Amino acid sequence: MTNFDGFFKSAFTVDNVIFGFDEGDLKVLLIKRGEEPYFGYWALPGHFVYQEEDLDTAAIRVLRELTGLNNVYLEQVSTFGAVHRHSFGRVITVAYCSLIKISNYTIQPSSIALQAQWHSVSKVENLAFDHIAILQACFARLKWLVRYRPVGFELLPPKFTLTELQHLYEAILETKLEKRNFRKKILSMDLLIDLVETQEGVAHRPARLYKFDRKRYQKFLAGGFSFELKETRKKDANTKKISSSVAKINVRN
Amino acid sequence: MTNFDGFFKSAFTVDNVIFGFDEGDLKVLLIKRGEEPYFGYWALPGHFVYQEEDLDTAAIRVLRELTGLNNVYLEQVSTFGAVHRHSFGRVITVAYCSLIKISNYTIQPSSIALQAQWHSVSKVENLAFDHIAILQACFARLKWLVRYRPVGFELLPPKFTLTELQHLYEAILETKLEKRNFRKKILSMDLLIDLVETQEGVAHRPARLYKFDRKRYQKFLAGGFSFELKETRKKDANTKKISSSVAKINVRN
DNA sequence: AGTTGCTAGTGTATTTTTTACACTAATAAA
DNA sequence: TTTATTAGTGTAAAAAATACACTAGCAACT
Repeated sequence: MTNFDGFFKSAFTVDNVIFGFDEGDLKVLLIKRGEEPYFGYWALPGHFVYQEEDLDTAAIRVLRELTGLNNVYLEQVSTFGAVHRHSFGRVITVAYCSLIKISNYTIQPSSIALQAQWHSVSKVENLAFDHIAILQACFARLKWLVRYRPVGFELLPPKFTLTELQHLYEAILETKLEKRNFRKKILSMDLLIDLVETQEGVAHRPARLYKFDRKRYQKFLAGGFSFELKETRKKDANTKKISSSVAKINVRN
Repeated sequence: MTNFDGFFKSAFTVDNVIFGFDEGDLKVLLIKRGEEPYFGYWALPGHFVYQEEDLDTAAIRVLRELTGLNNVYLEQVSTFGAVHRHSFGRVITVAYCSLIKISNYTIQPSSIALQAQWHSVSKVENLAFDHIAILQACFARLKWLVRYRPVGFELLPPKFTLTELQHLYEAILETKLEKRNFRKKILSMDLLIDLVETQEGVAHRPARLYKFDRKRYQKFLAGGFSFELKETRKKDANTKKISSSVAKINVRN
């Protein structure tokens, strides 16, 4: 009955907030725009989504073209569609957040990546389009993620020390954490494998190295969450309680 | 340089998952489609977004046209854009979740709302398009919300009993909760105002009625969250600890 | 060879929160 | 007056969070 053709005049893009961690600092990978609009501005890596391409696929493509990385943490965060956010017409963008190990990252030849550069999240300003808002949304998501999912590991090299992990958390959460309690909490999750090895070439007691236990992580995810007001679970139940790890937030007013 | 016209051929819509609570059951408001595609199918209320309309505005419009309600809880959840999800062409949809008090809801005359109907979330099946997936995503979001934000109140009448609130939580979380602990937790949040009134016309001890304290809720939101591994906070600090309420998750594997 | 500086890593008392369960209270209907 | 039913409370025990002081191991300097 009605003709809907008038609606088929929009474009959509994906923008990717790629986080990395280096030198105790949380970084985001930005590219320098070589075309209008916002020529010369720093921007989030992103691209139009092709007609025959799924959203996630487009996000993966952008990430791969830029970093050469394939199997990394990637998650849709939110969609931005203010009417005049793009001067070419109506363009809505779907924001993705990804976490990569900077050590794995190598600039891909012959691509926009030539203009890519890591920036400290805390110092970023003046991005193209509404990319600052997108970055903020993804940063907020990362803060949430790190509290409730063991994703910190995605940002660290395969072998890391507990202190490095703590510094990562501190950088993301923008706060100081108490060493003893941080370690107790993290280790109680049983998601780290003690590599027995230690650091080398440091002018102090060398720290033990750990790696992330992906198998246990899978179980962790499969187990799901349960509300603080736990379902009444009788003790008698033959619940093989293998281990339990707890994440928790406090809300003050 | 490049011509981007080829990308401006898509349309986008908003779809609204409107939750309500009635008779101890979590409901979702669906409409019966009166046009192709999926003629006769139940679907989420949604609509194309106009060229000069923001996403949130469109979601609010859909909600108002259908229910007549204006100031209700509404939040973007996620975006679905599989290539062939719509037969008219490339249509991506932004999913919104909203919470309303069913008692406030009245069918709006002369609109698609004539075909609108509440369905138990647990019994919904066979929706148009990918609406089942959208519903699931919003239901998952609601489960999260109810744990970490005091939004349950949005679904209850202005005056409610603690038992009603508990039943709401149980319906959303699909679990049983322990009465004593539920009450302690909820009341410790200091977000309820004891109306002193009690129920009438029940064949048992009448329950006390409460209402939600919106002012405190604002403070609650402003206060923000803090990670379980709390920032080291010396006791000496002149922190006026007004009150603290805690939400928490447990993760098992 | 011993001392210093530095970061790694641990022990533990105290407080707070969670959990489980049994109890008392108030109303209408029988 | 009794009964059925739901409202609402007290509290012991276990678990978790918090705070802080301690010990351990390495290199570099004297």
